[in-house]
Amino acid sequence: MITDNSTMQLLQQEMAIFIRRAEAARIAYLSEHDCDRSTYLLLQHLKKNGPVGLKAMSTSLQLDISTASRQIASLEAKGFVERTSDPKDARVSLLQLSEEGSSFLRRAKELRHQFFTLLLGEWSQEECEQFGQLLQKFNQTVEQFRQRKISLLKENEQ
Amino acid sequence: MITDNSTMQLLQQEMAIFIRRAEAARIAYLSEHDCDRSTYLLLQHLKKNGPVGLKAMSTSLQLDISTASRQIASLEAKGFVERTSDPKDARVSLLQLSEEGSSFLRRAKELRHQFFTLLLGEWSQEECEQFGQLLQKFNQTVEQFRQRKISLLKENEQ
DNA sequence: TCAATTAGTTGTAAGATACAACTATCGATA
DNA sequence: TATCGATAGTTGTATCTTACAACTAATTGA
Repeated sequence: MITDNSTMQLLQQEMAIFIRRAEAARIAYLSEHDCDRSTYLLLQHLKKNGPVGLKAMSTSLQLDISTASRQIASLEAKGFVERTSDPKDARVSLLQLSEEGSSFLRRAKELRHQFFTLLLGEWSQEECEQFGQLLQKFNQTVEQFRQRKISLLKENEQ
Repeated sequence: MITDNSTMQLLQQEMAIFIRRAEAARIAYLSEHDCDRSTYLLLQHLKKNGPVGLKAMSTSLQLDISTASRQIASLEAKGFVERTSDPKDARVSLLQLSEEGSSFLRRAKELRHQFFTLLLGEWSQEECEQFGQLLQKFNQTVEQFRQRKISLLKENEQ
């Protein structure tokens, strides 16, 4: 249990700034050759999770299905994603990376890697690892909180 | 210099997720009584930096002045911000927190503090501190990078 | 005094996101 | 098996954050 106010203060403040800065930096230095945050996450997800339906995907990414639907539509238009209808359920169209999507993702990853290497040139390996792990832990904490909250609500409803 | 690919991989991935999750969590659990990220940062800035003009403020916050102008306009409409024209320069209107703005900010801070305390209930004091510091360091790194980049560009131009 | 600069506003646009209304399909049961 | 409730997905609408560009009004330096 944390009671130290100034720690929280710092955390909040820097989180708010971080969200703004991180995005701005990506846009300023990568945008030409990169894709946006959402595209990146979507492509990444498709690469890892093979052919999946929109619902399944939006659920794992914690996105509203309408949001995912639009984003996928735009990726499809660019030729990065292909759909085949699920033989077992005609409502579902299975999504997967196309060749182009795949190589685009590879390229985007490389670029990001280069950019981060440059940006974090003065950081030690250890700091980078720690930061990555703390971000991951935070994300997991939010996820767990969300689930706990939902189940609490459900219990209350009953 | 970092060369470890998987560290970078983790960092990128978790950063992208973090931006989404952090915002979603705030909205989901605080939105009723809270203000958005930008409002929070603006109010906070005004509190710390007393009466300032729009330009000065948008520069320190690294926001386009048009963005800041609109956000301030909306805060003004809510009665959180007051403007007085600068006697030394009629183009400038000096912005400062009103009483309501001030107490709203106090309340928002408290709420956030409560929420974070709940969310990070399982985190140790040390982890919180570390995370806050790493976020801060990252923000500073981006800021420095931006300035270096700009001055490099200027040198090249000459 | 007049041209160039600066502060600020407003028009327009784009990306991320959500909710709600709708269509098409599925599956269980009466 | 015909129907009705649930589910997958799309589309309309809306909000938030942000930026760039065009504009106005005030300032300042030559």
